[in-house]
Amino acid sequence: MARKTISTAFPSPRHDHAACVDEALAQAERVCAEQGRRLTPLRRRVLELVWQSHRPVTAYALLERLVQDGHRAQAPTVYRSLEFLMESGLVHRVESMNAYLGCNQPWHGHDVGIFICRVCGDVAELSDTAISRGIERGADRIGFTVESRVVEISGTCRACSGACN
Amino acid sequence: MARKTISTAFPSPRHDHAACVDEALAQAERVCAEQGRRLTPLRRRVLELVWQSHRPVTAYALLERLVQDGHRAQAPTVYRSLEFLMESGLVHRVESMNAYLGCNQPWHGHDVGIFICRVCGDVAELSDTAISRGIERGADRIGFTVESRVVEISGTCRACSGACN
DNA sequence: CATTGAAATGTTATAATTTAACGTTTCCTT
DNA sequence: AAGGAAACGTTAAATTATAACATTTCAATG
Repeated sequence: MARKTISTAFPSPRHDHAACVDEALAQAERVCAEQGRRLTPLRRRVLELVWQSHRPVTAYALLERLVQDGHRAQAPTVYRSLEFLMESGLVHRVESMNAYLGCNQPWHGHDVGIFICRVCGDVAELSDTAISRGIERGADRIGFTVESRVVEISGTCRACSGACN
Repeated sequence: MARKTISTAFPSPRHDHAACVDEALAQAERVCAEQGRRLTPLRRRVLELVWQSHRPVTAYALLERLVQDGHRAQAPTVYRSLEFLMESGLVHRVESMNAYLGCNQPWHGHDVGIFICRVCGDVAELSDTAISRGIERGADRIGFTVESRVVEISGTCRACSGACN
């Protein structure tokens, strides 16, 4: 299985974002085919909309976009698609923002840390073994069996801390 | 400053919970005095209600309890008290549950991991340096400056994984 | 090819969570 | 005692999410 990282952490504002979207969609096709899950046009379109930026997007923002498409959509339409995409590992829910984010490393499952820049709003996804091991160590200390984790870090990205914009 | 851990991780069902509540309230008095913040009767009562268990509790559950007290409360009353208590480091918001949890280590700020047992619902709060260092390491890798973090782990606690209940 | 059952989507309504805005009261400071 | 800020009350509404049921699509099977 080809494992290609779609976008680096905090891509430059001038990066070729269309390529990110294309790659995300292609990867989604692959992932769904492998898992025998149906990436319907609606789900595909929702994923595409999620990928319109490297920022978490709310369900209702996605809904607005669908309506702009001319789609007579309602909230459950969006939530169902998001549910499917999350189960497929293609989208993360950002708990601290009630928002959704395209996952660029589906093979890592949801075992990642999400770094959210307070200034630009962009997000970087990092699968860092040090964090995972730290969590495992903590869990061991109290005899806890880990099933899923939420790791969301707020702060400022390199570009936004460095520059005097 | 006396730094006493109120409750151990996943306390036994038979522990003296009244002592947990007493200690939490006493600690709150101390913390607020130190910070020059006013722990009013309402805020104190909300904190007491948050501490009715070692489980996260929703804002509306707290509201119901206040109403049971005979208090003619509305949602903003609860949310304002919770905001105060969170700023004071006495309460955590559990992002993955939209719920609130008494903090038993206020001096650690919100720099902790929260382990949530899916079976019993109880929560353990752990300030583990391995997790913090893992996050710092990840942040360093991408030049990110950490301001705040959310670490919430779901799984099963020792008692619930071990026993055949 | 027709049938049929499951999956997906449409549709309506509502629940659950949170905040805005403004008025009133309390209480500390002077 | 007066003034002003903080706390709290009250009304309304925004935001986020789900329940429940109807309809359509689709793939498998006969």
